[in-house]
Amino acid sequence: MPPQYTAPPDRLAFFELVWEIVRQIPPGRVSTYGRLASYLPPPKGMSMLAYEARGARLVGGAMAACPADVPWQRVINAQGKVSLRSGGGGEEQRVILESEGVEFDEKERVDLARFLWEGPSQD
DNA sequence: TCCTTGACTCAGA
DNA sequence: CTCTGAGCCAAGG
Repeated sequence: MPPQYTAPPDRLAFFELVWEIVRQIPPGRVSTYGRLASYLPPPKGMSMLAYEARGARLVGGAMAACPADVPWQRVINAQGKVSLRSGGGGEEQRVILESEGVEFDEKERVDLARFLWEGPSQD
């Protein structure tokens, strides 16, 4: 179970929802920040319009703070590439995904048509 | 309180 | 295909 937060803001509650979704992504599949955001409802107090614009970044924020049991490596950007983190480390992400069966082309890009996770309802 | 920054995305050149 | 700029909202210094 995720760690307990004594004073969980809505943002943190949203993070937990993101982690829950990410945990459902099977090995060998990837998803994008914006797509994951579309699976979730906007955090309380945020308008749908604002959420569509901010959602992807919120998911990114959730990844930045995700627990160890979350397969954050399966989340990439809408361009099919690994997002550069603040201190690098994208190289490691690519290696992990390759070990799971995800293929990268010469431009270090994933073919989303083949490896994109269909969604939480796919099961 | 103002200013900077951010694991994003889309459209245009 | 790659590079830029704009849009968007919240957190932290």
